[in-house]
Amino acid sequence: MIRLREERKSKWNSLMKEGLHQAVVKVLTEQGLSGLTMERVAKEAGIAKGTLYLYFQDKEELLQSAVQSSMEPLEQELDKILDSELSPNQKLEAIVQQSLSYFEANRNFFRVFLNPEFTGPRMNREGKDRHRRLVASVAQVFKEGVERGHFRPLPDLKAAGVFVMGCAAMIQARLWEETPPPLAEDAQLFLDIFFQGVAEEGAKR
Amino acid sequence: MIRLREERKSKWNSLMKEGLHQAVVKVLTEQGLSGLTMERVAKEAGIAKGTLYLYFQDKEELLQSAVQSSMEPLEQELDKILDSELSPNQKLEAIVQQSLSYFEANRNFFRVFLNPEFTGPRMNREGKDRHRRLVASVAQVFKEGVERGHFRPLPDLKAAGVFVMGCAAMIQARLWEETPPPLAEDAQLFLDIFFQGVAEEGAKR
Amino acid sequence: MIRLREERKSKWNSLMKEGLHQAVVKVLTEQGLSGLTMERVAKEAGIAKGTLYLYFQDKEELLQSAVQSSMEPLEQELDKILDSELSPNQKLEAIVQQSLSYFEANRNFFRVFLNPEFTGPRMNREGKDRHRRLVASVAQVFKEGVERGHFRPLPDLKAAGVFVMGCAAMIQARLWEETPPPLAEDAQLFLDIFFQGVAEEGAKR
Amino acid sequence: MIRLREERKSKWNSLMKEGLHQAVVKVLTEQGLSGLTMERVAKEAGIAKGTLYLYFQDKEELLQSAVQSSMEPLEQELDKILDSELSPNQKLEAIVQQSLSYFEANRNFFRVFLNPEFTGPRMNREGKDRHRRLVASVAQVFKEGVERGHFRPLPDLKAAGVFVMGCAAMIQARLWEETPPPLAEDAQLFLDIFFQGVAEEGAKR
DNA sequence: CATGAATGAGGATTCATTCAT
DNA sequence: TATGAATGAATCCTCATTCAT
Repeated sequence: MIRLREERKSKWNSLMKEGLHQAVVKVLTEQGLSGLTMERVAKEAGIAKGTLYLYFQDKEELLQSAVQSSMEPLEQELDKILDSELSPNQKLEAIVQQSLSYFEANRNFFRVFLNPEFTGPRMNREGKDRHRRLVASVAQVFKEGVERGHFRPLPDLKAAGVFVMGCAAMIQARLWEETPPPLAEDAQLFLDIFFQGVAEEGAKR
Repeated sequence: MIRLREERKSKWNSLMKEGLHQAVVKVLTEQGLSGLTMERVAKEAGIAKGTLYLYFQDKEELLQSAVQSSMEPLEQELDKILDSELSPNQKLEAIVQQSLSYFEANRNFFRVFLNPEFTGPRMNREGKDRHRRLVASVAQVFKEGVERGHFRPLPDLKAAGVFVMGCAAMIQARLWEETPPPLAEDAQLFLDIFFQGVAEEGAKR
Repeated sequence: MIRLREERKSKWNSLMKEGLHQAVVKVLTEQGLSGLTMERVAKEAGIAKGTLYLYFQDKEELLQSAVQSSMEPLEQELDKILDSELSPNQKLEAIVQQSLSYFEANRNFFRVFLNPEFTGPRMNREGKDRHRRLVASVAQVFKEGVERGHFRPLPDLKAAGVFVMGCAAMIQARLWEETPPPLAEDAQLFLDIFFQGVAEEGAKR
Repeated sequence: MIRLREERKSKWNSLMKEGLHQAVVKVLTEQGLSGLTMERVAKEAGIAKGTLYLYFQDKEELLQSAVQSSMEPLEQELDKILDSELSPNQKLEAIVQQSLSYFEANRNFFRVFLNPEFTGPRMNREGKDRHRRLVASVAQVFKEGVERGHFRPLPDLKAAGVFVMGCAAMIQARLWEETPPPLAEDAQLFLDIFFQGVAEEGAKR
């Protein structure tokens, strides 16, 4: 009995939080970070200001939570790819495609979200951690690729860094563009450059 | 007579603005974007709060102006490189080095500055324009390189985009790192990957 | 039948209120007046916030009631003393001892409670009444003492006032002290001074 | 030149603060501690809310300052008495009179101010310190009186405590009374009791 | 030109109280 | 009866901007 009620409560709580995350994203998207006020989030969510504080300790936690929940799906996708049986090349390919398409789907939000000083030091740490984790994972993939003879023996962490950064840069560029080209195209181009380089065969040193 | 006075006035005005820009950068660097108040800028510059409004319409304009003036030296350097007699390869090399070292020298400031929603829509437009101009310039270099047989015939704007973005990503990564490796190393690594790709010779498709 | 149910209901009601009073005292003691929230009282009592409103109209009434109920035991003790067959001196002695020990036992609570503006005008009236009643009672004792030749013929209400106030002051002093001396000692000292005065025999005018 | 301006500024500042203290006292008197809001103080003083923060860091400092400034005149009077050439008896007499008349003149304010948990721990410490200092001073007077043979050899700190407390109690009683008797009368009565005690000559043990 | 005191809109947060379940 | 989620008025404090000197 009690068990059931607890469960329902918890479910409701999750739903509520999810709704609030969306409200945050909406406000963030429409008004920017500096336009993100508790008042507006509440109004957007159709609840009272005070109610926000039933679900989140304060503004920071609300923001934290919204961002975290926004990144989760992508992170799970990437984890799935990293744990899969694909070859290193295929993994990197899949990562690029997933990332680009995910960010593409959330253009406006991430335009704001990809902001280093988003919400003070705590957030920064979180953000950095996320980035580091991803780079480390990709480095693993790269190392494997080197061992299998797919990649040149470049420093794996560095190469992974360039990969992740390049990919992020591509995403950011797409966010800046008003009418970006088809996603797959950019993905392919980036992979081509990352794998083959831009230099002409004969011109290679 | 009047002419002279006008001129002196204008010069004084410029000097003043320059000083205020520096004050903005200092405050921004030390206190972050959310710590940037007119009060602090004024105190840092050693003038009164009200005086700021004699030189700038409002906070936004002050910030705009400061950022613009912070980017100028780099942009001039890059223009010099682009207009030089260097080979395309050398130009790209120089661009990477200049950019990295410039941002490196202003780490803390740009950590804040590289913030998309920095100061509302006006800034965004400015930022986008800057980026486009740079990409266009690099595209020119790339096109020349293709014509001279240095680079593979890839779409020049796209390749330039990847180049600029990758470079920017590298910069951002360095901004995130607490103790980044020697600058030249990262520059070289990036160029190597951009030129040669990561794929092993034999593995190339 | 109905009568019985009514009675049981009333008893339950009383018990509940008693528990809530204790919760109020606990919270007040631990968190101070400004830390007294309905939420905390409810949690302390192990009930829901809304339930408080089934027993008390609002926060003020709850507080009133708790304070009133906290003072009752002492007042009954004092009434017993006043109605007893003790001599005036002994009565005063007993009053001092009872008061000191009672407040001593509830140090922390009364540290908060001895606050004139505790809860608005209603409380003040209550408090004043309490004080007046006590002074009047003591005045009776004093008058009796004068009649019996124990005390000098001073204005009884005034002397009673000094007595009560001095006693209250002693209590307050003890509340302020972090490690007050043994209770009996202060009680004795106060009575000594009140009865004999501080002046040296020979120096008396 | 600059010196003069500085001076005038400082003077203005003091005047302003003084005015704000008065506003605090007024609001406190009329609305009680819980009715003391920055908004009301500002309105009472005829300035904007924000202006308060030009003179005081926050609410606590404002309150602190108002209280301190309200106590200062009395404290100076008492210091003067303590440092004078009067005999111990006369000093105590003077203290009682000064205190009673001072508090009498500020009845309403002190009705609120004599509140132990006035504004959190900092205030408490201040309040306690004030009380301790006064008790210590009076103890000195008392000790001197004992040495000169005016007073019985009672523990000086304790006796001083009773004196101060009794006096404070008298004050508080007067604050509670709606139409207190002439001040001098109460002062004399208190001194009489404190010096001679209430016991009848013959009844003394 | 320069000043800096004054302003007041705006934002985060708390908490007594209500009411649907 | 009991609950506790929801409310929103109230409060403290910040800071861009103005304006009298």
